[in-house]
Amino acid sequence: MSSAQIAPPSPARAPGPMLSPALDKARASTRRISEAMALLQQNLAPHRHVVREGDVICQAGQPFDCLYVLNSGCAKIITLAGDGREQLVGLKFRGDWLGFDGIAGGHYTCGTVAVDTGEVWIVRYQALLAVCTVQPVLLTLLHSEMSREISRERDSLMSVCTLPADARVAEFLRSWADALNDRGLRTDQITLPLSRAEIGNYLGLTLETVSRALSKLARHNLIGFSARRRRDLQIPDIDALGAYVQRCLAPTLQ
Amino acid sequence: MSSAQIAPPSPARAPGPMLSPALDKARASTRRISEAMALLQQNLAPHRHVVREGDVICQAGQPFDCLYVLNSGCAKIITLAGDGREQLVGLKFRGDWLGFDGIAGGHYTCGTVAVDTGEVWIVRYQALLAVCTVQPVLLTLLHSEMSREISRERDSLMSVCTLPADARVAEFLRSWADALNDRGLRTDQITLPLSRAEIGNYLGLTLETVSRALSKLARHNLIGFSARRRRDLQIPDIDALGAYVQRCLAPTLQ
DNA sequence: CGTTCGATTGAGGAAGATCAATTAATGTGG
DNA sequence: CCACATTAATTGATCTTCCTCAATCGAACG
Repeated sequence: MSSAQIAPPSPARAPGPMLSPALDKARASTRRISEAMALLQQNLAPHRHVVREGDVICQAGQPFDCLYVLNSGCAKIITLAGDGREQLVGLKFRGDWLGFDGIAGGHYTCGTVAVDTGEVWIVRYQALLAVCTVQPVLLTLLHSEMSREISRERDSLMSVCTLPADARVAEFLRSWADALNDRGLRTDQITLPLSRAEIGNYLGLTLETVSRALSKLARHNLIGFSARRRRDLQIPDIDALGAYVQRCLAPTLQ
Repeated sequence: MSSAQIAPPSPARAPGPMLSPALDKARASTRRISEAMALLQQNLAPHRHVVREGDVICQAGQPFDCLYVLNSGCAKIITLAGDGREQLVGLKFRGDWLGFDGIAGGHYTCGTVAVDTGEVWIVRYQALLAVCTVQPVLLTLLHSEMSREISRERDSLMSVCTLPADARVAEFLRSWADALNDRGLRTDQITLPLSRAEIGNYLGLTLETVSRALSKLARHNLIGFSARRRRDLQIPDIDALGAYVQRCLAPTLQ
């Protein structure tokens, strides 16, 4: 399935107090995404494809033809430089689109790999454009998703450029939980389907630094490790992670 | 005008040997951009607006209504985090579009400021969509530009995450020169309309580190400073900058 | 049950940040 | 046009953060 279970319908979702605004945001996002998926299904009846961990969804260098929309699961986007440097540049969840990078040049410039079992909807770009002419809401959706992608990418750059290592890892967890929250999934108990090395690559850190940062967060009780696996972790209070990021930025006390 | 003069029509452009493939790429890009601008002008007759250094082109937080296309000059894109952190996340040149980030949420999420005298074309998003229905090439252009933006952003992330300071600065200059080259401008003599602090912010470095890196590049004769201003610099050979980046990555020798 | 891979933790070193002083450019009012 | 103030850039010295190297531990797997 996905990296977290579906949240219980309405009762208290997380141990920590979930404030009403945050809950509203989550509800609104979840509905927005569900409506988008419904819109796609009704108008395009896209081909559905089940992927398992490690499956390549789209390959850098291949001719561009399709966009992919994640219906469930989680995927990582990797760019490969000419000299062999690899960089994880994005993580995608339900409702996210893949393959935009191929539009301009006619070839995908990034590889996408499932890190989870999930379902991908395959949308032929030309077919999508055709349907957009009679269903303008779809065009709005397409543009919104591209726009969102641009903003997300900028947020990543900001994190990497302005945050020290500990804060970067905390912010990574916070934004991950945020993404799950937006999709109506539990955030108090999550599984990271990435190795420390992959997280480090994404954040511009070494795997050791990521490991140390996670240990530190656990020591401060901002996260908790599961008994069995070090990739399963509890996040009792998401907002506390945000506060920790701010504390890392403040020069005074620690 | 812009940060560089128009290149002479056909004779040798740079002191260093410009290889044919690079020249072809530059010609193709220049034509592509010119054709895109012509397409916009013919179909939308966009409102033109002259901006001077420091002028705000679009303000974060303002309601989204228009996209902006740079016809000349240079602009910087700045995101502001809730806690006050500022991050330069992009640099735009002729043919580049601004404001995509506003589509999804209905408000611009980034500020854009001219760093040069230039001309901005203002395109109402709704008007653009209307014209796209009768002129599909425009839609292709719009999507290509958004796609390109996504790829560029990913390249930035890769630079910041994988390159040491010296290489990051060299790569920054290389890509700047590349951008000028793609627009048919001279690259052997350029003016950076950014302070060291701004370059540092963009690259996730301090201004001192940027200054040291530039001095080092000059010492190696990969760049040369103008006699009067330290912001004017000569780049005798763009490819040598790329080679320097690779040399920084190689563990052996230096 | 040993092997392999991922994660943790420690010690030492290097890259880059910070602090500080100097020099160069830009601007201002007389 | 010049003295002065102001901001940008350079360079050096020191300190911090994070990387590198290495050892250990644990979990997954054949």
